[in-house]
Amino acid sequence: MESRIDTIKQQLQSQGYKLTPQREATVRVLLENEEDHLSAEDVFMLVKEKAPEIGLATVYRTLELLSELHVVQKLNFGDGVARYDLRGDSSKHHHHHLICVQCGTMQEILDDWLGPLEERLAQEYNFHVLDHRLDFQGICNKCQEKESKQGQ
Amino acid sequence: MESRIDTIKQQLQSQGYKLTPQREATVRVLLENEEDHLSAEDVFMLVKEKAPEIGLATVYRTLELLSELHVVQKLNFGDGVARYDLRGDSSKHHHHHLICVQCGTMQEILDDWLGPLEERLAQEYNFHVLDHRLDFQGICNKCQEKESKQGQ
DNA sequence: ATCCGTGCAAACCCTTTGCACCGGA
DNA sequence: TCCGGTGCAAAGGGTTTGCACGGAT
Repeated sequence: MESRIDTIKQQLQSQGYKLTPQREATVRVLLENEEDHLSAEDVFMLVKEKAPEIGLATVYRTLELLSELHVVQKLNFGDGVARYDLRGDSSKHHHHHLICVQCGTMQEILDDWLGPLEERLAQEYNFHVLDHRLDFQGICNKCQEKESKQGQ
Repeated sequence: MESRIDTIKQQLQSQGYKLTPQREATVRVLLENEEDHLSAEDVFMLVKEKAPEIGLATVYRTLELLSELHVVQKLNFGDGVARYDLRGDSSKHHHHHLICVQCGTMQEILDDWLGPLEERLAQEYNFHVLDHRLDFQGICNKCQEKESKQGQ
């Protein structure tokens, strides 16, 4: 964990940015909640527990900065708020989402199923893929059970 | 085209809604620009040409209504505005997007490459897929050419 | 007379920005 | 003394909502 902070510190410094206490607190929150997809507000509230004097604007600025440096990935599930995901190892950033339209939960699929498609895109469409996003909307496990129980 | 309006009219009426002049004008704009992914503002401006007295709120309400009835699909490319797509035939709604991060253009792929994946999801994750979205971010054909010319 | 649908403007929410201030090089 | 980074509050942009009006049933 400390090593990952160091890595990020170096990424910042290599571009002329500092790992300020506020930025470090923000990064730590992201590291500690790596499984979630936190919104800026989520991050803000969690950071406030450690560093109560921090401002929301700083969190936004930090997330924006980390996003530009590709330390985090900005996600958008269409619910009106941006969410932020640490890009761990390069292998981790290719994942997909199952979004339940009933209960709103979101599950991740860590496999990357799109490698072959990206090749096909390069060949057929001359499109150089930098990133992709694959989200499925549907009804999750639990909501299906609930439905069938309530139904009859 | 008239037949498609009729179909939509029936979809509305079956749920107790009317195809008002404003709604019809909105639907016609969507039909006439089926290839594009119009934002609410886009639709508003185009509808205004035909029905200058219409209000933006009505357009939003109409698009929301059509979205609930699955006449249109609300899309979100992460650029901060919702976009709306007519769901033509069932075959048409499964498509993917190539979004160029340099020039912002968006190209559609009409193939549906995800059929097998959806089956796999149902089996492995017990997730009932209603819809999906697959967007690729990258550099398009033309921007690649520009880059290589400018580069050296 | 009721009620859905509308236009307008205000409210809303998330996000960005202007500005004065601080603290390290 | 710079200058990047910060907190605060205000502004911004897209979207939603409250409200009174109008038109169809």
